[in-house]
Amino acid sequence: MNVVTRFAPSPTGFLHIGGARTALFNWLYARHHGGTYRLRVEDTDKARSTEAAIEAIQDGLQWLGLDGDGDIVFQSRNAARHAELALGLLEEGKAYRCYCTPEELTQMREKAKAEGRPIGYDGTWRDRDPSEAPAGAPFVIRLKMPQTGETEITDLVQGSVTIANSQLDDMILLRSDGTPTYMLSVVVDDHDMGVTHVIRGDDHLTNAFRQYQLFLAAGFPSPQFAHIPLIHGPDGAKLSKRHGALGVDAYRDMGYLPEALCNYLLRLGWAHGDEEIISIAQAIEWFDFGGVGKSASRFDFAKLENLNGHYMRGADDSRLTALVDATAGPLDSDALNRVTRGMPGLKERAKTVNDLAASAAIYWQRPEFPLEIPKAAKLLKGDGLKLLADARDSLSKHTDWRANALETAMRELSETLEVGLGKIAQPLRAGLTGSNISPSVFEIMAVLGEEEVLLRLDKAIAEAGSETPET
RNA sequence: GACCCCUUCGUCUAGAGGCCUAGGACACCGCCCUUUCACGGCGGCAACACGGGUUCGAAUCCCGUAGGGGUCGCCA
Repeated sequence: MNVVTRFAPSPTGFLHIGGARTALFNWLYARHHGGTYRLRVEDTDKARSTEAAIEAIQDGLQWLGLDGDGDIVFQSRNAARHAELALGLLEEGKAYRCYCTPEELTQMREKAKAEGRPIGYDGTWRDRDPSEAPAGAPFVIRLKMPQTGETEITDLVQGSVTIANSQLDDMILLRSDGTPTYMLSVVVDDHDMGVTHVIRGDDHLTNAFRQYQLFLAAGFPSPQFAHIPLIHGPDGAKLSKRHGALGVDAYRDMGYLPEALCNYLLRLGWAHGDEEIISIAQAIEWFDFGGVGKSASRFDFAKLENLNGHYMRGADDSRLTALVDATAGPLDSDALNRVTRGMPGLKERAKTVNDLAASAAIYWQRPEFPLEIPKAAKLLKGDGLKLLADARDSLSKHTDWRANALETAMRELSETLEVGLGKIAQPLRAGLTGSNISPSVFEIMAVLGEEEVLLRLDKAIAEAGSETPET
């Protein structure tokens, strides 16, 4: 069977993290089976759909690398076809006109709730003659749901799920203005697009029963369903803006790499034995619904960050330099050059692109004295400052500015002065970078070059030394 | 409230009746490596929600309880 999946967001906002995971699973399943994955924009609610949202969703998917096959389907463009099907059902007696007003419906719900009955349409107009309706009154078209028996869905994730048909009310297919509802549009489009697997959040599970009945009524074969558990916030409650229900663009802005986010999202709710680091190629090979759990999972930034650090370390230096440039730049070619050369030492220590950009600043920004970081400032007092001056003298006579040679020279100096290497390296770090934390000082010196190093050290000795030492 | 679903370390999870003295990863805590910080290595802490069954044997099967989640629109 040729597998066809689809990701069907409604364009009412950004692509949030749960949507991204749904898209990922759809994409992976299709790729795994050599099938087709398509993007369908569910824009039947014209009032809430926006162009900006459509763009944001596409941008997010593109950033994640979840490319769709074929053109994007805009659901609103198929409205005529949807309506036609509903009318056909009406013709066949599988659907009927309902003249209830919104007010009557509200009353009906309240009454049902008060009596502890299922809250839903009670079928008032199901068997009533349309001639009883007030002349010219607006009506909706409802589907005649089976009233007895039960509906069973064999869900690829949830297993067999059954509901009594008495729980299913006669849902609206066509609104009183003649436009199709979501339930109708989804079913018709899934059929028309040849969708074989409907993969979505399990908040749609109860919809699946209704949609299944509509597939039956329309004479369409039902696709397979796979309802994946939702993502919760760190506190176990539904993901909200406070937690991580941010657009994927927000994750990009926080400095996460798309491959790290994909890997994280994949592992959140899905497992393949003990595998943690999973490339896209491996994910395509391994993905199946057997590995998807049934319970909701909490979003954990700490793990995402760890994974991101892993992918940062393995990322291409020039790619990371470009990201630094985009984040903290624009940088001149000199700075870009230094950042690229210093990247191996830089990326080893960064968890996010933003971390990276901040730490890379040592290559285009000279420290300002007095230093703001207390620990760093302390390194440039008393003995530290004296040793820094010694190091500066030694360095000024040094000729080989490769990292290894510089390290050897400083080790020799430390032996001569009978102090530990750290006693010299730490003040150097502070004088050169303004911080007590950085990549190897020898690497930094090699990248900066003699002229810049001596300049920074002179500045440090002059300016840090002029401070009034505190006790 | 009704219906449906879920429940293994703090978190993500492995586990399909004996392989479980419950494994891995993140986080946390030690130690090692080390010029700092990371990385890496080694070690530690830490879980089968509870109660009944079934079985020679249950984290795994069944029932119940509790807790959590989802859905109940002329939204999608």
